[in-house]
Amino acid sequence: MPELPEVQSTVDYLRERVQGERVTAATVFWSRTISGIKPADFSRQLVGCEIVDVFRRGKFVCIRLAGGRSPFLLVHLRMSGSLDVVSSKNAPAVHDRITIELANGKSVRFNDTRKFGRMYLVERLEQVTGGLGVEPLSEEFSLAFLTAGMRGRKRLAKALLLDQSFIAGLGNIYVDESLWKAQIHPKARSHKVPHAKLAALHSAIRETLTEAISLLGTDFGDHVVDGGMYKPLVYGREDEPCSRCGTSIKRIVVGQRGTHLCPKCQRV
DNA sequence: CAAACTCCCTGTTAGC
DNA sequence: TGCTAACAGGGAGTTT
Repeated sequence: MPELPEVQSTVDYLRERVQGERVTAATVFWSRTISGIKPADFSRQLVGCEIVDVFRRGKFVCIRLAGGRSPFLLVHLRMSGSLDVVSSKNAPAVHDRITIELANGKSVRFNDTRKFGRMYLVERLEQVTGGLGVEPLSEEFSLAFLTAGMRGRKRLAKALLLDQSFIAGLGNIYVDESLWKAQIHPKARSHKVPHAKLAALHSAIRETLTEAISLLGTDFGDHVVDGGMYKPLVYGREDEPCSRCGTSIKRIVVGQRGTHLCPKCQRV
């Protein structure tokens, strides 16, 4: 499940390979992957554009284009999406949904087994990312911001941290990891978390994301970012010992999401 | 306002 | 062994 660190890895991978290249063709194999535009229009608008830059906003891969009507191509990988740059001579892979051919003989392939991923071609970035909250690694994400956000609402801690309009980029894995580090129960009420734990949470979020980015993300589940070496401490470790106290990690459901925690370290 | 549910999808896995 | 049903999960939309 690509979250902020995995998306960042994808962005870095992509930028290195496509920046400055020109689009020569674009093919849509699964039309529902592109939002609000028909395959023919999608192709027509992309062909001839130059890829100026690739960056990240929340969990979106943002590709800035020049020379066309819509200067932003945004990609959300959702559950199983991945972007690869391969030789245009390569036949499309089984779950390739979109292919964008470049003038240098390479192609960007959007592969997405479960078809939840989406691409958007828009004039303004905000048309897609307008509702996103703060970047957790930015200056704006201060302890004061986190405190105000948590205290200002009465939500389950985990549900609020997953809310992209609050903090952009956190997903199931890194929320479980961060809550474990800060010793906060996922079902704790956001407005009742003591200040000391909010401070711990703030640090935990930044440290976990920073570490995961340096390791190119997590290699877990059905998403495989090449070389992703971050090893979760609680996520996906049901029945394994908590690395802090040895108690068996438990799996519960919070907000319809599988949730991993240490029942001893994280009390409601 | 918060939270549960539904839907979109398919590979994997539990159950028979 | 072989089949089927349940399950997972991000986000948008709907209902409670």
